[in-house]
Amino acid sequence: MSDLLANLNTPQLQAVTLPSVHALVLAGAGSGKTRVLTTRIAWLMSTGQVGPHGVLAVTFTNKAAKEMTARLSTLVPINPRGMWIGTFHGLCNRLLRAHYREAGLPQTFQILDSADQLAMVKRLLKNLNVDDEKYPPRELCHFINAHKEQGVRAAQAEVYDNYTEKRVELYAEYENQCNREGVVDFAELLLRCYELLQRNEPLRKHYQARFSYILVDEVQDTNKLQYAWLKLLAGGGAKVFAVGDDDQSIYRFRGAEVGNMRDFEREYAGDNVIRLEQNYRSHGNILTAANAIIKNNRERLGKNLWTEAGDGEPIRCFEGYSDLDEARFIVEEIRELVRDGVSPTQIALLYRSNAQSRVLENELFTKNVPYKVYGGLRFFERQEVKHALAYLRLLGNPDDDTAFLRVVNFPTRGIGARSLENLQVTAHQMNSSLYNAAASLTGKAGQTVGAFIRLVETLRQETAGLPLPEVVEHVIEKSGLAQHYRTEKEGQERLENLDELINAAATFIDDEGAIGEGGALVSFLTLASLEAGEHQAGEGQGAVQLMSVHSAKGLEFDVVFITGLEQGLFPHENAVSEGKDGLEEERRLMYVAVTRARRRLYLSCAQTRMLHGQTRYCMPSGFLDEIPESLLLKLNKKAAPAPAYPAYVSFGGVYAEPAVAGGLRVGQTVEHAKFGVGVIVASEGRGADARVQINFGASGMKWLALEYAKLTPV
DNA sequence: TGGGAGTGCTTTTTT
DNA sequence: AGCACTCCCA
Repeated sequence: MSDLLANLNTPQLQAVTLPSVHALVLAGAGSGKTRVLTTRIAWLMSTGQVGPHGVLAVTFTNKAAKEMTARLSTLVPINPRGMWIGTFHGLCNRLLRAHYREAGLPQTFQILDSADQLAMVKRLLKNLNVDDEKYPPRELCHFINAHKEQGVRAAQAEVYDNYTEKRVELYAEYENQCNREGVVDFAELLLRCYELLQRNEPLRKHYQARFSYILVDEVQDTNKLQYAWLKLLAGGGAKVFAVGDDDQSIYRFRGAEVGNMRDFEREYAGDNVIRLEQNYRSHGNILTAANAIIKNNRERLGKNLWTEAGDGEPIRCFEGYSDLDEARFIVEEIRELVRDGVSPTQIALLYRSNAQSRVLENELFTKNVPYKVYGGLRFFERQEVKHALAYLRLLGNPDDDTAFLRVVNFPTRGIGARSLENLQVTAHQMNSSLYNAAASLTGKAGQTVGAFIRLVETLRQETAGLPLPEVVEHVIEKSGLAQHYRTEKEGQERLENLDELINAAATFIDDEGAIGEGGALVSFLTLASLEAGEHQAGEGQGAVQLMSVHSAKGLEFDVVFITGLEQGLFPHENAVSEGKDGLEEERRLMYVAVTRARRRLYLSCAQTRMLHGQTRYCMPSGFLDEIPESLLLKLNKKAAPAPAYPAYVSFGGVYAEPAVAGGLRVGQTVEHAKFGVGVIVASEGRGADARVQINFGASGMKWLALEYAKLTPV
């Protein structure tokens, strides 16, 4: 055990060995957060304060849960597999599977991912003859999820106008439909579980008594429902140990409430707040910059990172003429770094939005620098994989209409929109699933759909009793999917992915060991929804890492490039228009980005950028001004951007935008009495009618008539 | 049935 | 610009 606590610094040690109390650990970036969390669990167990049975540890991502489990097994000699360590969704799923009857769910309930949910909502709107332009499906999904995340059912939803009344009605219809089909969406997993525990006293008492220690990772990312769920489980005297960093809260946009952290401090932790401020990751200058940026945010719990490492290198800045120019600079630097012996995998290119990767990728590709892009389609979200899963889902639960519709005519078997419309009407009248209603169809539709039903029945009979990988293989082959992709021109890769799915099933069985009869398929399908799989399989060997700032959270690299640091892009204009809270979230995002770097940090921006097919003229991000000048090393090889209006270097040479009026040009920096300094990004009309669009950065994008607006060239 | 043309959107993302 | 989605026609 002395080993266990060796090498912890004072606050870390203090946190790990805290007595049986509620506590909040404010863990700055790179301060050993995961280490404290896992060591705390190990310490509690090895001192006999709790057995593996009494610990509940919650994370947000599967990756974090896996890492925790892995680290824990190196610290204590027990098998952590039986422990309740997992994501909020994973744990709720586990609980609901164990008590499916009490929760009012079929034993084989399936989980809808976001795409399935969207498809379901679209279908619902169509069946109910609701105008999907007036009620956009995406927006409706968001409406439903937001309500569930607030713990609000349709029956309790607040109605304040006709529009909302209709949406609440649709929410209720959606709930009914899910219940009929025996499927749950992501938010439902949590809400269902919460309601179950709330309603069912013996069950609640059981779990409250069982878990005496609850540990929460990344509390700043919890939403209201997750927080309520934790409080419910902790209601029997369990002690909650929450770890988080309010400065790294970057998921407000999807319901995370940083306020939960403050509430937790007030309601639970009290004086037991421990700050981990010593950073073991970055050199001094990088931390100083990060601190300087984040201190502009208000409403912080307060924290200041420090390091024993030296100042290290200055922070390198580059301002390109264009996004292409910026990309060229970056790739040149990367080549140099690699020549000097830096491993490409230790170099990260970060950007605010994924669309920015294109230029960078292009340049990397041209210069033969291997790279890997994170984000994008994941394995279980691929079309062919989802098709195969849909057949498998139908074997387990024929009432799953989403799965039914996905494959009823794929590969095509002559079932057109007309037949399906008939079927949907019949099903609606019978208040039954499509699968069930199929038997009542007459005429041609009855024949074609009937053939499909027989196919599924045959598949079910043929696969009964087979081991899971063989079930998967059989279904892929006999459903006609394999044949379909064999004849398709671009089908090769899809076939490989289907093979990969069979492998995944085999690996799954090996990992999970024997699972009860028929349970293997359900568990496998659950895995497919809950863990959509690694981002793009591509080889990462010796490749430079490209990702959005969001996906970089939790990672670290020797060298980090933060690109596209322009007003309107980072901070993003949509966020800025949300007001102060939006801007503060962008600033936290910047803080996360900066603290990813261990040794060297580059900040770059461009004066012009292709966005949505148009060239935009940009001002450097306001965040750049928040970093003390003394930390910066400006790397522009060319002279600093010229005053008045700069000449932009394009591919072949130098051009200047033609004058609009009054000597003003697109690209020119001007000052306005009210809005401040901005850049002219577009113009229309001439003479007295001339208007210009100006990017005023924090004050937004404005169209101004030249006749009235007083613009002074800067 | 399937492809081609036209339309609209476009921040971040896990489960 | 690029992509997803819809609609319409052969």
